[in-house]
Amino acid sequence: MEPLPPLFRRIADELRAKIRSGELAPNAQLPTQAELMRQYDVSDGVIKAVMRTLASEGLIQARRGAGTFVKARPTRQRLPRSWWRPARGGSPFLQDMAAHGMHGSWAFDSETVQASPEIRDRLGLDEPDSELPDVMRTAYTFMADDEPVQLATSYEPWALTKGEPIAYPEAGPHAGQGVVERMAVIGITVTHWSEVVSARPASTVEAQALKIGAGALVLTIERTYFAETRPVETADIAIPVDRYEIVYGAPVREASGE
Amino acid sequence: MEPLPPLFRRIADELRAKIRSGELAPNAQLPTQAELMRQYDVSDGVIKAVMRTLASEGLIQARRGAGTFVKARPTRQRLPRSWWRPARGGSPFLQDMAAHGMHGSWAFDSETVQASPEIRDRLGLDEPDSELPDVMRTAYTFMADDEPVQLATSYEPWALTKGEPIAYPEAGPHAGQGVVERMAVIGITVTHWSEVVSARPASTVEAQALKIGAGALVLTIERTYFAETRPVETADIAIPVDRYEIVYGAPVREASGE
DNA sequence: TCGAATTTGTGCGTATGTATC
DNA sequence: GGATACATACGCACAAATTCG
Repeated sequence: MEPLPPLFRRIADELRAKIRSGELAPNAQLPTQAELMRQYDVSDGVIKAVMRTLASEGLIQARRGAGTFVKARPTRQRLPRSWWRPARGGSPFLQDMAAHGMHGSWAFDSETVQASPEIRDRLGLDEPDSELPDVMRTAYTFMADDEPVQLATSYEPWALTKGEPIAYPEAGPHAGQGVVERMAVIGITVTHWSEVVSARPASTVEAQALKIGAGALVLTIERTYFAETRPVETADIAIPVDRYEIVYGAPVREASGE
Repeated sequence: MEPLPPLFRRIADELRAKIRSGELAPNAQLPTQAELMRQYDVSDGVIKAVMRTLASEGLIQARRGAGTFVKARPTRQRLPRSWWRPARGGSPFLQDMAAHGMHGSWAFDSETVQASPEIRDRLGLDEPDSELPDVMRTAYTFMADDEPVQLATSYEPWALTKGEPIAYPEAGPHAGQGVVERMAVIGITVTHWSEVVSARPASTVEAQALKIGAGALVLTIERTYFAETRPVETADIAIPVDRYEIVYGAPVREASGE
């Protein structure tokens, strides 16, 4: 015998169905919680649990004092992540934005630090033998039409770039260019990239920086550029999932070169 | 004046810090809710809200009757999604699993249905002029070592495959092969693929099928195979985010064709 | 095997704060 | 200011799963 799902879940299922079917249109106001308590003849705790559930699914949004509303699905922008990358010269990000008729910009902050064990692992660095910094860390906030769309923290081995004109990613003659172009300047040929994609709730600082609600979902990408087998840059990227989705694509090749 | 954050949030922040710092080690049991109520001198509702918050962040997991535990970060399996694909012959999924030393298997269920507007859009189908089915829908559950790892629902235009030996993806001489191989049988050359990646909480049925908690996060992929500009297959894929992460990669090419 | 104790999950009712209209 | 509506918090009862003697 299947036991019935709990009350709040059954009510959430009903409301979810009404939203998906369009009976509750985008931006429409839901019945007030007091009203729902009467309709379903349950206590306020149950209705609040329902609201939490649907809110965590991104279906509704409550505004204190005003009411609860069906969230309009802003047709999510797509951020292409392969295929076009990297075209020659200039920032890959700007190119993506231009291709979508948007205006891109970014802010950043660079400094040399000692890498965390995880970053050390991703860059293939040995254990540090001193307190000296061993990576250049650059934190980016990318904006599309003045709306923050993506956070990124990039790490480059200091041993590679120290003293070079590209040591600071966003300063000097090669500022704002992609990793591939900048590495080429110091004779390193980037041969391939890899991106590990996952998702999680945003941290407090991320939520603030991206102007999304606390705990809203972000897609996370660990991107690493390689020169043959050697990692030359790695980055942690966070993208709010309610406004953007990411697209990968490639040609189908006969058999695989491994 | 900054108003203080609500009680449950401040307590959640404290516990989160203890988990991140390692003071509460992975797999360690948290104090019981009753104990926490005493420690912080708050009501049970507050503690329950704290638990909900941390659980939704994937930091803890409660087991009814047993207690609440710090979730161990299970080094997540990586599902590679390009690079190797498609190698020749056989199921791409099985190849991925074999490459990781795991045993893959799957269950499926095929039937012809009328496509939803969204699927119609993705496959470039015209408005239906009757009630007749126009796509072959196949629902898959993929298992790795007998643990469900991925749900997929695949759609192929019925106009393409009707009457062909590959009409049923999992029946006939070409059962279990990839889309690329099967399409080749009827003279269609798949030239490229595209995957739109996003994330959301699992639906009730998905959670059940994947054996994850209700509302746990899944990565979603809308995959489409193209023969030149024509879509020949599209699929909705769901992968539980706490056990698996996905990896894309490609060689860096000089300039881009496009 | 069974039952008692423990622990989390669900649900009820109430009170108060705070933002919006 | 007053009414409305959601957010937070207190406290209680019972259900369901687990643990352990």
